Amino acid sequence: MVVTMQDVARRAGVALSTVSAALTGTRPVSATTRARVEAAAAELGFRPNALARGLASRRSHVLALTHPVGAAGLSRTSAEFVLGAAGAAQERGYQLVLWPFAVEDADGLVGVARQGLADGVLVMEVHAADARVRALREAGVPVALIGRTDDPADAALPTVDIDFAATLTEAVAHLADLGHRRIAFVNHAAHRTAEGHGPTRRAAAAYDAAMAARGLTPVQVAAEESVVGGRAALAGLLDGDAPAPTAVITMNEDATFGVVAELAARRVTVPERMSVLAVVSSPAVAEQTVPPLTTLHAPGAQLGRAAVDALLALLLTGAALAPVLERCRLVDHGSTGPVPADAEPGAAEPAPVVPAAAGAP
Amino acid sequence: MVVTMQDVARRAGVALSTVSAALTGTRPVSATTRARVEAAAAELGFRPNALARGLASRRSHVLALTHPVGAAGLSRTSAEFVLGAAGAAQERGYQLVLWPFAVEDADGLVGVARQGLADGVLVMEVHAADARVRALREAGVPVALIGRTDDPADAALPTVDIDFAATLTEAVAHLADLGHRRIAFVNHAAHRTAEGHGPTRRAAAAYDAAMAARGLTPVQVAAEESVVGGRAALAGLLDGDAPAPTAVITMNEDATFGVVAELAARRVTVPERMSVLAVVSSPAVAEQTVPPLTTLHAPGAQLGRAAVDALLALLLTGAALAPVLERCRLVDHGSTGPVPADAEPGAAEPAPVVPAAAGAP
DNA sequence: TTGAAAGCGTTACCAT
DNA sequence: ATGGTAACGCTTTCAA
Repeated sequence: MVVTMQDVARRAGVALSTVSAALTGTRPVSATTRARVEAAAAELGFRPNALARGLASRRSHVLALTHPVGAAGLSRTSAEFVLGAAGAAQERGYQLVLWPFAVEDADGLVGVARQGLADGVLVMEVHAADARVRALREAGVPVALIGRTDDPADAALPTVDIDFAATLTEAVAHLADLGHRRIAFVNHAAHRTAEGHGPTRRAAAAYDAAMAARGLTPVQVAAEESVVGGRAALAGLLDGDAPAPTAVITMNEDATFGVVAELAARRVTVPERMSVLAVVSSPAVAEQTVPPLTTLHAPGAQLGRAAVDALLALLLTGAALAPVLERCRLVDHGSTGPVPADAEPGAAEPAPVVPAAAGAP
Repeated sequence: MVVTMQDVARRAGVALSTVSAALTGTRPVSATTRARVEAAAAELGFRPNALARGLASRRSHVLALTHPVGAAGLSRTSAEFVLGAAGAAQERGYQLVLWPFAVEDADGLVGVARQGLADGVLVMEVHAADARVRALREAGVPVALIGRTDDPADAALPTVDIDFAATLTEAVAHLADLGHRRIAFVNHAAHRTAEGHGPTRRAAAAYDAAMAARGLTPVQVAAEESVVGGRAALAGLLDGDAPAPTAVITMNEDATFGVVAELAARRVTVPERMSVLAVVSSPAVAEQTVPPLTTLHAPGAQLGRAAVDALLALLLTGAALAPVLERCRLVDHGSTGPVPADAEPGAAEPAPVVPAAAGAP
């Protein structure tokens, strides 16, 4: 039925252990026997059994990827991450299993992890206080994180993440260079910040810092993750007491569509009357709007590959690599432009420098 | 280091084989010993080793999901499918591994399949002539298909798919009930049909049949999978010699955005002057446009679950279930409306019935 | 350089 | 109902 190593050994006229050595190279084998073994293996169509190999060697060559499960589904960027990780694993001779678990279900996660199917775990969407990371670490399961926790005990774990500081700095710089001074930021929903959602918090701080560094006043609004949320957020910016912004940076992918819709409804033309810059977004999303949006594309696939490499490095060397930060790439689709000539000049006065965390109480 | 079944046996004062029996229920065990075993296992925090279990029982409790790899990435609907499958597998005590392979790389696929890590394979985006399916079948690997092939030899394999006939019939009915008679269909790119892409071909046939059944003339255009492709397709419909349609059904998710954009650019209001109905789409996509689109939502997650169940049924009973067809669900977001009163009356004449495949040469 | 044999941690069968 | 013991298909000593 199934061709085993023993079958190959018989065919090649050598011992089973010699076949193993010849095929894996774990010990020197003469060129002639190696050739005989390889020929026999090829003739029989031998494929080593992954389970047996894993059981004997104590490495399954399987990596797990756990991602929060919820109604939201997978964003395009997350999907790119998963595909990138699967591809990288494949190329390295590993397989990737999906472990959908709620962020709170650390027990369930450790439960499957301790079954020994996976050599290590990639944790997506890491939170500031993340029960999963703590539980895996305490269970001695090798992990690599996408994102960071606040726990110093997790600081030694390998990490990959989007470089939010560089991304938001570039976003603000791009708009400021066009003359904008009132640059608003539409972030994720407020409850995300409360939950310790890493990207939300790091982007908030990075935006505030980037604005402060230029003497600009940060104006940050939290938007529900929906078109309605985006419309409401933009309406709040335009109808508030403060002077309206001339440019908006959006990080909330779903709300971005709402922002564009609300601008269209109000006949505020993009980019003539309002510049829009979507950060940590994806090509597929940026091109879906009318007009298409200038974007700082999230490096989803690269992050997935980097995460796999970080985990494999830990597995093979026992030591964690230095944290990897991938920056977003600016792709100009024409939704940003010079500040309108009639923008209220008062806003050009340098605002007082505010602390970096001011926008995210 | 790792707690084994032998450890539990010692602790409970029984034989190893009794522990196995008590925990898996493969043979009768007295209530008292079962309790003792369970207590011992709980105290030691025993978790059976997945690799050893799989090797001994010859079932790994791992299912594989192979999906075409390419630049396109994962559509929202595909992502929902993957998540649905992963969730269903989880609930059934299985794990899901991702196998990214090109449709042409049947050898690579069979290669990993023969490593024995997975008990069976789910094949996504099945083509009419699909080398992967044929190769897996010939290798004796249990599979379940998402979609269908043209090969009669594959007819006995378990299958799940979108019910394109019901979906397009409902789409045409919905619009016809609103009084539309010139209903166009924007399908996927022409090369998809040539490649034997199942959804493209089945939807084409279903649309033609649904139109023919009502005595309407099918007008089908292939659009490149992009915003530009969608704009071009709509422009072709409006600028052609034939009378312009009063309603458009779109199945090409990327092109849909182009259709909407082109309508906006031409100041053709939706739904007053043109009804738009996106079929086999997703909630996330439908709400991203302005206005949001009335949609026949693709049952991604349900299909994923159904596919897992179909594969497990094959694995457990040895026989394939009957094909499962999941239909799309109409969600009215207001982008369809009554046919304009001034729509050219000549078009209301019943057109000659055309054969079902006429629109997809 | 090669062969023989002892695990790896389970399941499954055969006694008892 | 329970205990002992071969597999399962491979890696990894340890001898030769």
